[in-house]
Amino acid sequence: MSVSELLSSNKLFKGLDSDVIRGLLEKISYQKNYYNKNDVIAMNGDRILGQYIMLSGDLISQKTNCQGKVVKIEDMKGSQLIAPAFLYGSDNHYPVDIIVIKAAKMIYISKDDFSSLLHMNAVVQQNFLNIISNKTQFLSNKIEFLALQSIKGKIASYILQQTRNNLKKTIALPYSQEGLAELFGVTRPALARAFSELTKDHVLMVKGKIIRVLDSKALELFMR
Amino acid sequence: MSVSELLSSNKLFKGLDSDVIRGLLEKISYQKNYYNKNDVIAMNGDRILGQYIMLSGDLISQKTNCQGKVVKIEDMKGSQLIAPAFLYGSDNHYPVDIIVIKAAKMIYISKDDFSSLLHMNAVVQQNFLNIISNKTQFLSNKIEFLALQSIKGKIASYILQQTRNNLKKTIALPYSQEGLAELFGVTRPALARAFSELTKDHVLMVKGKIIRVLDSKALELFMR
DNA sequence: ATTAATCTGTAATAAATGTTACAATTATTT
DNA sequence: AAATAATTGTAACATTTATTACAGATTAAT
Repeated sequence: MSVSELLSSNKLFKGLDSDVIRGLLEKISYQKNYYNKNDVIAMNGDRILGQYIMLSGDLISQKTNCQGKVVKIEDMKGSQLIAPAFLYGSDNHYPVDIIVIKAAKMIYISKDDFSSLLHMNAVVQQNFLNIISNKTQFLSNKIEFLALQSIKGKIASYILQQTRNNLKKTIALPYSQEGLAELFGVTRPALARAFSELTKDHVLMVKGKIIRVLDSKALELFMR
Repeated sequence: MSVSELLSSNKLFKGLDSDVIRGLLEKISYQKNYYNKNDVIAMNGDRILGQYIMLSGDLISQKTNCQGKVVKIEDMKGSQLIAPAFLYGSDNHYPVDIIVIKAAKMIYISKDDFSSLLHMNAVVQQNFLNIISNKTQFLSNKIEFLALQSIKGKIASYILQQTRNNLKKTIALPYSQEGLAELFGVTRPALARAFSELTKDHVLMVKGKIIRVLDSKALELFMR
């Protein structure tokens, strides 16, 4: 697949077909890079001088403090922009570590070229506005999630969100408990204990990564 | 002062003088509203159909959970946009309560008119991009602050940021302990205890709202 | 099929923070 | 200046979460 075809599934180019995208790309310069599992694309604090755009692969972004506590911020699959809300504004540094989980193909566009791209096409411009707005909205939810809730509250809000979308009472966690603990910013044993207490109280049935909601009313009560 | 003069200190119109701003405003329609202390301009969850812009006054934005736990997100003084990152993107609802602290004058522009405004002027467009980007950057820091740190860590990072800017070892808190506790998302007695322990350990001297840093090295150690 | 690696459940203990309550202090109003 | 309200310091106790450790279960690799 050509770059412009891969990019047509990217939200930045939503509403444009790959011919138009190719036309835009011809007017700017960009590099194509390949990364392997466990490569570190950027570290928290690195300067941002341009925009990376994923074409394929899986990445995660995470914050780590110097004692090693990790909060996973986001999983990124498919075609996405990396840290789009940090290219402009006043602090142009990566706020997270960006780590490759599955081999990834990316393009890199310098800030100047990216600005040209935005000015060349009003759709791209509006899409970019939507992307960074969504980023803010995501982080705003994250704050609510991290700051306002206990571990059981986080479990409740996570599971209820999943079951709401699927209209099912059973979900399969896409993570190990370790991964979920990082997403929640808590330790793994604390998470396991919370699950085991919820099981003892007949709120959930946990069987490995499969979770069945037995008492969704009770679950909601944990979500302050 | 006219609206366009008041707006010339707004980041959205940075780089434009008030004649140009007046010209832009003449091409769109907007309302002018006045609010008194303790008025609630918007509640968490309300739909966003346009952009409020403060002309004067003080507001705060805060998240509250249903048990009443409060996290103050931001103080807003002078001329600012309200929830700019929630006008576009996919979730157009206020993420916080917006409450008036000091009588405020505001204008309201419908989403369509605001979009016209952005398209009419490239400077305004770029400024809006910067504003939203800064918002995201602010929230990203907030996550680090709220999720990755203990109470003493929050105190340390808050105070060191103040003293770094002022190049002084003594600062005056702009809040009561109650207010600071809300900003930190912790309870007031827990905050007081942390202060009193830091005092006992000769790291800080606390005298009401006046805080003197005695041992900034020790303080830094709390900032994971 | 066996071994190795990873993941899960659990427990004891420690540390941090919340809850509630009240007195002491300071600021504000009358 | 006195009365009132708001803020601060502190304590006892409860709750939540972290820390550390280890054994059993599951999954992947050989």
